[in-house]
Amino acid sequence: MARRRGPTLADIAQATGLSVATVSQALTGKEGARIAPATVERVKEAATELGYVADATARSLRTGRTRTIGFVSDQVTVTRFAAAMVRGLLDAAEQREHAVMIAEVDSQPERMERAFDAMRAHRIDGLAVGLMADREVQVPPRQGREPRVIINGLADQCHAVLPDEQPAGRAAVEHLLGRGHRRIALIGRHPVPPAPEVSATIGARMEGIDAAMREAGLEFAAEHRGGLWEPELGREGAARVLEAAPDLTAILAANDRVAFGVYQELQARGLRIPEDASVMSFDDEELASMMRPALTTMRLPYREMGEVGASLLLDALASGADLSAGRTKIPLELVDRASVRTL
Amino acid sequence: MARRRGPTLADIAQATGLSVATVSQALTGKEGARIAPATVERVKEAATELGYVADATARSLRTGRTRTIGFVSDQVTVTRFAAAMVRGLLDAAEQREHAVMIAEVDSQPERMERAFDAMRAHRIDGLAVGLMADREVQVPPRQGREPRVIINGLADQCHAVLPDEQPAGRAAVEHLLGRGHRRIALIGRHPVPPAPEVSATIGARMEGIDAAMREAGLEFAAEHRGGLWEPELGREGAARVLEAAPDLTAILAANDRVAFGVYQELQARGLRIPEDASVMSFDDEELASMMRPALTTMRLPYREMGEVGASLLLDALASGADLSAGRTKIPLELVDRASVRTL
DNA sequence: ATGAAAGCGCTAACAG
DNA sequence: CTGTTAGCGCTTTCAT
Repeated sequence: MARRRGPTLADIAQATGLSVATVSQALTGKEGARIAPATVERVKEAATELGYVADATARSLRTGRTRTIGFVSDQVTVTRFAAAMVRGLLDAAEQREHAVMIAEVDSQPERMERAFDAMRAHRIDGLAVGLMADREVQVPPRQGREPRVIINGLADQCHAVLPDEQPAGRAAVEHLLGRGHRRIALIGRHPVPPAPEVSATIGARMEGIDAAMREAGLEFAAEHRGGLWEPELGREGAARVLEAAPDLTAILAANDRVAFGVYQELQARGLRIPEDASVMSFDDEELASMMRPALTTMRLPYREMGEVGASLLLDALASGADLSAGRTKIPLELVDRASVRTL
Repeated sequence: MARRRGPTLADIAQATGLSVATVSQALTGKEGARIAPATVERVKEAATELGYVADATARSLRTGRTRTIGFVSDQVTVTRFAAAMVRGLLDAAEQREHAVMIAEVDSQPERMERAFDAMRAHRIDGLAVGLMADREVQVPPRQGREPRVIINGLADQCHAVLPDEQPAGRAAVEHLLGRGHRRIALIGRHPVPPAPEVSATIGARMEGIDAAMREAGLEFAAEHRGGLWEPELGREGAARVLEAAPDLTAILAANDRVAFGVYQELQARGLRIPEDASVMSFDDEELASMMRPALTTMRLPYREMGEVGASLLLDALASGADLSAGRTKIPLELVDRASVRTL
């Protein structure tokens, strides 16, 4: 059964006439080490000659570290953002010579349990949990002492990496204000504030939005509420707010998909963007750059969150420090395209 | 340094008063095995009691198999499809109790080399290479005897899993024909047929399209060529074909993004879809369902390709058979939505 | 039906 | 500067 194995330290030892221990030292020992430079040279030559690649399983068994981090995510598929998060994670991990093992879970807690067990079995050094909606979730209790982060979510015993929504909400409104808009409509406020198991940070986005409006002494010219942020909400919302406030100059949408629906409705009515109404939103998914005019939006930093999450893990691993159960917030940046007009 | 380790077989042996060998057998032995059922029971209890999870690194070192497959992909980020492919892969792998390790490469061959070395170091049992454009690529030569597949691409020594483009091209045209369309425009044929390093299968799609037209005794009412399949091409193309063939009834676009551009141009001209012109395309990215009217398109089976790729690997692993360097083609299916009118 | 012993490939003490 | 030895946690003969 046993697969044909590759060359081992013993092979190199044989080839060079040295001992395995020496070969090991030569290959992995620190720079100012105790092995003669000439020997090191000879060993390295033999190694590349033979196509030697150290067996990570053996090394891990011996050292107790796998140089592998785990990533378990809910619904990798459903989302347009998972790829960016994974990318950030991989960049950070590869740069520090760690491998990444992934698993996916859905809402079934049992599947989550299995994924965590698999990670535990493979003795990963650290674990990142990635969520596609910034919810609060339950994760299986930590058994070893591997550091954990949760990206775009909240969980016990996990340091959280989150989008910094409050300033983003504020920035969006301020952008509109800065361009001279005063009669603004809002589409997509949740009918009732979402529970933390549904969304942990959307409340903050709305707070920022409201604070900026309040400080400017303004109220929304019209509002259409709704929690399902898809184009349909934008179409319906646009129709409603236009009816309620025909003189509005800008529409702030909950996210790009809603904004897309707003575009559809406005264009169906023969209204021009941004001449007749400006539109702005949140997310910056790929769609935003394809819309016409291209959509001005606050970019959700998925890639950065992945990168920061992995870095946090790797730093904790390197320093041996405990990854405190704090929070790290990543700012959203304004992507200023063509859907907001200066009045 | 060594991390605090979890419970081992020895701990269970101690707790039950049995030997490690017996415990190992009890936990992993085949059903009709040689261990007394009562003993098995006792061991399992102790194991869950202690929270035992077998150390995969130790097991791998011993057995020579890691029960892990690797996935290296180019540009996980860039693409809207990577997530689906990964999802398919994970589903197949998890179902058969294998873990998945991922790495990403870009165009630099050196990074590819590094990724493959990392996979080799971790002694993965099989390797899937995923591409985002169905190109032909060079991969580092195989060193061990691990099976390899390439998904959505072509490479030496790799079994290829590809979308079956020829019948898909045919099916698209036939759908239009079946709905009574005769004056059809095509947007997005490459100005010159793409080299295999650029696209290995797009040629086949065009062949299918042309064959179906030919068999119906038809020629395209107008054509606009272009290789960069983004909305801009659709906008420009729509303008051109409308000019060249004002009486066209349908437009076949190279992909959904191009179709999106076509929508934009038609709607800007006050034309209605599908009343004034039907539109159909290829891919079925998420965008297609958000467009209005929802877009009829041929779905590229990324998820299935991931799943099939992993299954091929896992089957080869289980049977010990060599994964022949053949090809497996996965059909595209018609997603019939609302953008094609019956004449 | 169970146990003793060997060994997968590597690193880390400790000698020399 | 290099070699010897032990052992990480597991599976696998081979005995009993």
